Formats: sequence, structure tokens, C-alpha cells
Amino acid sequence: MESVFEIIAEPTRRAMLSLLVSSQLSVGEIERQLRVPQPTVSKHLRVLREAGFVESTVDAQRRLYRLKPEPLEEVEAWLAPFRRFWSAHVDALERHLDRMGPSAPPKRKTRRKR
Amino acid sequence: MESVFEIIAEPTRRAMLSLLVSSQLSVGEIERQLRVPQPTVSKHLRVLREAGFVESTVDAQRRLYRLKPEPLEEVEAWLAPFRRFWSAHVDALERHLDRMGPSAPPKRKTRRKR
DNA sequence: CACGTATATACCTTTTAGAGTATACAATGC
DNA sequence: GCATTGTATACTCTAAAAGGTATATACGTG
Repeated sequence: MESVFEIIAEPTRRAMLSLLVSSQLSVGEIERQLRVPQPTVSKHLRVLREAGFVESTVDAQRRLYRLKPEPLEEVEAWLAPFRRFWSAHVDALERHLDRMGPSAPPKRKTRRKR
Repeated sequence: MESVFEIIAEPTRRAMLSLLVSSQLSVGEIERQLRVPQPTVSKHLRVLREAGFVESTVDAQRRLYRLKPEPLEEVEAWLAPFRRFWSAHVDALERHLDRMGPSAPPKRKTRRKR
């Protein structure tokens, strides 16, 4: 599993990240909140940890997990160029049609169907 | 493939979306720019189309593909709650440690190791 | 030291996504 | 009608991710 995008493709992992926005949590707390078997939680946490999404500190027998911002910032960064695209929202498509890139209709009888 | 997150987990698909930010493109143009076999392009385009990331219009033998904003807005929406988290960036972690959620250290001898 | 709790890991199985190859389909131009 | 270009689809194969179950490890307490 390389990219941050593959990491957040998994629904349970996204849920875990969302939980951790509010506060750090132990494995058991996550397990109870998400109603998911403990090994599953641990395995997903491992993936998240190795990808830098979370880090943990030891608290007696527990591990407290908290978010780390960097990987999600990567997602944010990738998303950025598209933002201009939906900022206009409703008429975005209309403007796009006018922009017309390198694929501008070549010679043919039927012009753009519409 | 259900969620938008699984869709953008695939690197080639992300590349295709990024290409389409600038302008609409035909299958062949995408194929050449990404140096990827045509069936691969078509298959990924199908996935993107069915998930609402792109739409196509017919232009003689070609299909011109262009972006649709909605699905990426979904990603944006999911990401939003985390934004406050990295806005402070450097000291985000520090502040987080102070916030200390429900996992606040219980009774024990060794307090937070650090 | 024996026991309970908290978490991690190992192993096995199922499922599915993606690649590759070949082929079908559609439109065009001669 | 036939060849060519552009795109979609069908089929097969492989790899890998996720789940389930069992077990290991670590800590704390009596």
C-alpha cells in the first residue's frame, strides 16, 4: 500500500481518522465506537501508522493514537487544482464547454451535438 | 467500486483527472499523454464515468471526455473537518496534546511517558 | 506467580481490482 | 463495399487487501 489515497480508500480507516479529529483514543475506545473487532482495529491502525496518518504513545497497557496532519495535506494538495473547477459550481460545466481545449471539434458535418 | 475514494485510489485514474483539469480530451489524447494502452484508458474512463467524475460527448469516432465536479466535492467535504487540524501546522501536534480527549491518563504510577 | 486486560500479530481464506490480449463495434473516406 | 481509425468490451490471470480466528506479548494487580 503506497499512496495516501489507497490508505483512505478503506471505509473503516476513514471512520477511524474522523474519530481521531476530536481527540486521541485508545484501541479499545475505537473498537467500541466503531463496533469492529479488535484485530481489525489494530491492523488498520498499523496501516495508518506506517503511512504517517497517526502516531501512538504508550499508556500502561494501552496505546493512545492521535492524528498526524501530513498525509492528509497531501490529499488536500492534490485536490487543490480542481477547486477552481467547482467554485463556480452550477455554471462550471458551461464555462468549461466554452474553454474548449486541444480537442476542439475537427472538420466534420455534425458539430457538437447539443 | 462504491466510494469516490476507491475510485481515486488508482494512480492512472488520478492522472487522467488531472489531465482533464486543463481541457476536455479524447481517449486517444489521454492514451498518448499517459503512455498507457488504450483498453486501459477506456476501462478507467468507464469507471470514472459511472462514478460521475467525467462525462463524454460524441465527436465523430471519438469520445471527448470532460470533468464533472460533484464526486471530487465529496472528497473535499470529507476532508474539511481535518483542515482546522493542519492549519496551524507546526504546533498542531502540541496543541492536540493539550486538548487531551476521553483518553486522559487514568490512575497509574507512570504518567505520560515523555 | 497466576490472572485479567489491552493490544499486536500470524495464518488462512475469499474477493476483487487491474493488467494484458484479443476482438467487437462505430464512423469515416476512398 | 472495404480499409482505416477510434473506442469499447470480453476473457483470463495474478496479486493483494481485508476479514476471521487463534495466539502471542506486555502490563498491572492481587
